[in-house]
Amino acid sequence: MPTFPSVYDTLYQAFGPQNWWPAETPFEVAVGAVLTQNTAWINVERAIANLKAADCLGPATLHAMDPAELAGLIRPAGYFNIKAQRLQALCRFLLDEADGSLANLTNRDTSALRAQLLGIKGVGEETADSILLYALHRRVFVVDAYTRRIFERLGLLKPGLGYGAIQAAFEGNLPRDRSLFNNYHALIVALGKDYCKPKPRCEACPLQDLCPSAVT
DNA sequence: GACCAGGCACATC
DNA sequence: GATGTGCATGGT
Repeated sequence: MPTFPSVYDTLYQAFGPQNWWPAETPFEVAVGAVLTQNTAWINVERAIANLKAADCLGPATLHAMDPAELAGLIRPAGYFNIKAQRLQALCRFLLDEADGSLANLTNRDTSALRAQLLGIKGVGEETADSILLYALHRRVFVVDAYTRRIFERLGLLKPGLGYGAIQAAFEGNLPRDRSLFNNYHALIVALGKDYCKPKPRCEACPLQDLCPSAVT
């Protein structure tokens, strides 16, 4: 029977440390968190490369841009009109609440900060928690579609649980270690991308022995 | 050509 | 509170 810690150990053995989030600055983490909503990361990389090439990957610049121009730059990430609005809403929050820098949020309480992030239109639970964990180094577990799918198949999560219940299951069954949370979510994505898809590819999956639904 | 990708807001029941 | 829909590009 797998456990939350044993699955982590197995994934770590298979994939090694992931060193997430793939970004150069905390602001780039937050931008990536919005752009990757329901979108493959490779396309987010293209969008961020466009923003860098246009020299506008900063809160003030991004916020001041014409929305249509911003949408054009982030076009490869999909949902570009919606995401342009969401990025500008995020930038407005940072400019209003943090003088444009995530670094100015370091002394705020995590749960209060989470509530503030959720107040931004376009920032839901996963996006907020990604920013909290990977940009602000808070000990919160990030839950995504892979997390739900993989751990339901493993029998560690009952089908149909909400975000908060899944998050509580992880946080309650793991050591309270921020770097563990950081790596675990990244390892889940690594597994989900290559193996635990909607149509699973179980042949070379490292969770073979732990997974009751492995196709053998 | 169908399916999928590191969601979210909003409408409706 | 649960469920359905629009948003959109690019890879497999």
